[in-house]
Amino acid sequence: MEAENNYARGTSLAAKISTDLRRELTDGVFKPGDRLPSESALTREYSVSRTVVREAIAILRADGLVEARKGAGIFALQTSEGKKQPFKDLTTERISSVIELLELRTVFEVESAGLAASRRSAAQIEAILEAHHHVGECLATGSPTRDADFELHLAIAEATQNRRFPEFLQLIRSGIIPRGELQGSAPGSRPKDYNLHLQEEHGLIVDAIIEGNAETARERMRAHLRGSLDRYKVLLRSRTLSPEDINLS
Amino acid sequence: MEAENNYARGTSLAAKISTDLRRELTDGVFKPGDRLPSESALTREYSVSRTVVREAIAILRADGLVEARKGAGIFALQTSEGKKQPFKDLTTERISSVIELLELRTVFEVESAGLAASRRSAAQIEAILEAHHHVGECLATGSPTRDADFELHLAIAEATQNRRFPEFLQLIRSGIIPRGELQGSAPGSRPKDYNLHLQEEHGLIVDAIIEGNAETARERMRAHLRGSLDRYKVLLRSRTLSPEDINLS
DNA sequence: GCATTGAACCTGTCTGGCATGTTATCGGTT
DNA sequence: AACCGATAACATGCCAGACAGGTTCAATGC
Repeated sequence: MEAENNYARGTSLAAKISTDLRRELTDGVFKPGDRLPSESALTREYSVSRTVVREAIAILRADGLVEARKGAGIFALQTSEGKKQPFKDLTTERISSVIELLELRTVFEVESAGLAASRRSAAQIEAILEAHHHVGECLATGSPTRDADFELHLAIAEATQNRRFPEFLQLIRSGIIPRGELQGSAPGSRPKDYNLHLQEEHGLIVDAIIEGNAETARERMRAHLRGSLDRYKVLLRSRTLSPEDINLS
Repeated sequence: MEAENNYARGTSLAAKISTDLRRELTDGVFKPGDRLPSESALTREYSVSRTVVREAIAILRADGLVEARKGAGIFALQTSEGKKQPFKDLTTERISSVIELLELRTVFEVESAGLAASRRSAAQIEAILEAHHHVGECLATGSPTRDADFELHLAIAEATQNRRFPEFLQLIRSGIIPRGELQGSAPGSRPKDYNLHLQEEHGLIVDAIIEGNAETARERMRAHLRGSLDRYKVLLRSRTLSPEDINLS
């Protein structure tokens, strides 16, 4: 019965409270500049000790969501809720590790798609189509798409004719998907319409690459990965995060 | 020296300790599965209370870097790869494909400039200006600009607020400039008008970043690095060159 | 009207304590 | 000698109280 240890299910009170507050922050309950309830108020509200409250606040501070001013209180900062611009509003202190990696990857994949569109060979188009098809099969059979998805992205990187691009993608993958096990941990977590989106977005990218339209390929890849980022942020908000939940499709 | 005042905003002890430990984790001091010092050990090591230590650990847990098991200790997770490791082989590999690396760096630096333009803090603008000024000094005294130039690019990468960017830049640098010897090999090889161009291009990029114009910053960085690529290609044609001739300015 | 002051509140940090889970050692038993 | 269970030592999770500062704001005194 020790399949899942105590760490697993959002056990710690601090994690729960920080997630709670994080959601309130991103939902706009606390707008930038607002003062949050004081530590003692939170202590009463959640019926926990001040230790727990302080740990929760420490997490939010590290994420740049709030700012603590000695003597004054805890204040909400700008949240990353500006969905209009790519990564705007992340001017906060630091970005979560995974988001940082994802952002780095986005930079490369966007350009990767563009280069692929201008340089791809016939054989590489073939490989891309096959990988795309394979993702579709996985979706149809309900099996995990993560590996197939990565193969597609890899095929695109290879079509840049620059060996560094697929190399880079493979290297960064290990940083993004840290623990390979546990991947089936959240069985019902990925709704069907998400999968539809996935395949549709992939298709648009693939089309642009085949047509040789670099600018369009870049745009679509950017949109695609921005979707990843948003999905990840939702996960972040909904509960204590576990990096293995991330399928950067 | 120590530009490592990283997240100096919330200069709390917990923040300091968590960044300390974070660096040790990503530097591989603690490898995945390793047990970190116990809370009481950290209490002694840093001469702080357990409250502070617990807040620091809470941050690392929320980032998925460590896992705390009640009764057992705190353990490093496997999230730390994908950081320094990835480009290890790039350095060891042959430099035959300098152009490929340069291209990889280009897409990265272009986006880096754009992100820096939208996110830079006042202090980071200061650092960028100082580095820019330093390059100018090197040009004036005739000393090599390579290091100063790199510092400028690094300052820009740091202004992205994404720690992966400066990390990546440093890694790829070592891949491009593997051995430091022979660096003074061609003293007169860099014509004056090239240097003028260099400083002028830099200035344009810096201005765009300061103004917060991301699109312009991207364009100018792209033009700047394309110049690098062209210069390199000229070198390639004219003679066999050694990697240290490359100043990716 | 205006500056001063002081009480009330806030966060930052420290100390000590209890509950509970894990680990390794030490006995005794087989 | 090998095995096994009790147990002490140590770990984290959480709690309670305290004190040192910084901030806020309203009452006070001019």
